[in-house]
Amino acid sequence: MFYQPDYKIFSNCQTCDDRSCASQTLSVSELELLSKNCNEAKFEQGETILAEGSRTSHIIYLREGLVKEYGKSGLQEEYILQVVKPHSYLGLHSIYSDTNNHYSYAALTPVRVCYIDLNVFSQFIKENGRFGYEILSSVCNDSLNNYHRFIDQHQKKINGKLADAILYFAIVIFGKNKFDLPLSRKELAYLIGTSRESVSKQISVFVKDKIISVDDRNIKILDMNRLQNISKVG
Amino acid sequence: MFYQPDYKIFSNCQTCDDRSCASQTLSVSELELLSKNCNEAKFEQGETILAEGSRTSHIIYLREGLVKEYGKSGLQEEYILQVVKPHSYLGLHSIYSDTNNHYSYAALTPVRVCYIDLNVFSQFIKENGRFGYEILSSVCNDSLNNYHRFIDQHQKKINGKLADAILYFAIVIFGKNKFDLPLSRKELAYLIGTSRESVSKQISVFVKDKIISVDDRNIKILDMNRLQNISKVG
DNA sequence: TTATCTTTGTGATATATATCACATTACCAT
DNA sequence: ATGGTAATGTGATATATATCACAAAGATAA
Repeated sequence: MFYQPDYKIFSNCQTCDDRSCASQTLSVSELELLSKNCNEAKFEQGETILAEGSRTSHIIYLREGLVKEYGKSGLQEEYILQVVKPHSYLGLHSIYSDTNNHYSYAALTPVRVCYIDLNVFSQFIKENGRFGYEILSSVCNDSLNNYHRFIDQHQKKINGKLADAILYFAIVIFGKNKFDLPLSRKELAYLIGTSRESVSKQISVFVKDKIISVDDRNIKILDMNRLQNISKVG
Repeated sequence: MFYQPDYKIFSNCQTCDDRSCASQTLSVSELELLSKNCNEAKFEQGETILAEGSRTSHIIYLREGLVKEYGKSGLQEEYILQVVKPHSYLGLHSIYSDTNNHYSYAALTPVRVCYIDLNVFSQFIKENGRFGYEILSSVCNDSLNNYHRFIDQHQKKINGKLADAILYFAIVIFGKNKFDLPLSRKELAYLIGTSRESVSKQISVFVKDKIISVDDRNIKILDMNRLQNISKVG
């Protein structure tokens, strides 16, 4: 919470290593326009990148780091919709509804993002069908993934939900069997829709059963087969 | 289950009364192309329009009637993702993943649909940015609605969930306080993620409290304020 | 007609999980 | 140091809801 975002005015999207699939459909002149309307910023772990209810004046592209997309409407408990990986746009789904963001975004690790002017972004979609096609594609896939996760969560018990979450981090986010969980136990509970205590207890059970080993937030999968089975049967 | 879909080979999308927002961005020549690649069909209540796992060879446009979008993966219970209103495309989100539909679609009322060739549809998206923009917009809004419903469901108790569902039909689907529920109690349970028995009991409570009156599947809201309050607090 | 199946309501019981309570540890600021 | 706050683990209890069991009503078929 101590560092102010560090803005760079000039960016060069043509030479950017972190370009999105969609931006690869842009012409040279479109990329120039993008560069002129694109500002980079950094956030530290824990910082809020975008708050629910804020104006959708810019599209945010996540170059580096992990972000949680979460809601916290009114009196309700926080709910983490998903953990967003690099090379995705944040909150695309909000730009067509009203003019406000429907979810909040916070950095789970140090993060680099680009702010892209919404008008320029919309112009690309309207005038470059292939760009729109890529954006549409990513929104659709995102939706499908989230729908599946939601339904799974609804139908599984805590052991299944936790197995899912661990597998999600191991396979989708990190691609390794040993990783540092970027969430507190409380946040993990918000992600899988249970209570902190239940998460703690279920982790203890998995450890006792030698399915995983845990050292603080470092998790190692010891028995992938059993974990996947729990996820299926859960 | 007794009527075979009744296919019409010729259609005229230019003069269609049920045209989607997106199709209104199409040029005359594009509309002609659409007409040539568009077949109408009818389904009776209860018939399956599209099954999970089937090939996404066509896009289906819902002209008339109500459809349930549901999943039923493997051993799991059925889960109704949403009730789809007329003038929407069915299963748009599935066309970019693999080549299969991820959810099933069944008619809740008599239904009229149009099958649109997927290649033609994709061509419109890629070549007509405004068409893509409209499609993207509808996918985004759909996603947001579903995300909100999911989170609400996770955090509310049965009374709140049922209140939500009744308000959803009254306000969004029918626009009246008195309507015929197009779902059985069992399906209603699948929609809000509980058991049939719990739905029955909660309905009885609402009736006893004079919040709604019920005659079979006909529902009338007697006390809108209290119902909305239960939905909020639930 | 009778028989079978589906839908629905409702009471009794079982159970998973939330909640409460408390202890421990670590981290930060003064 | 030292006090305060946040994160975590774990046992006891409360509770919402699923599950089971059964009855009644309608629909459908023989």
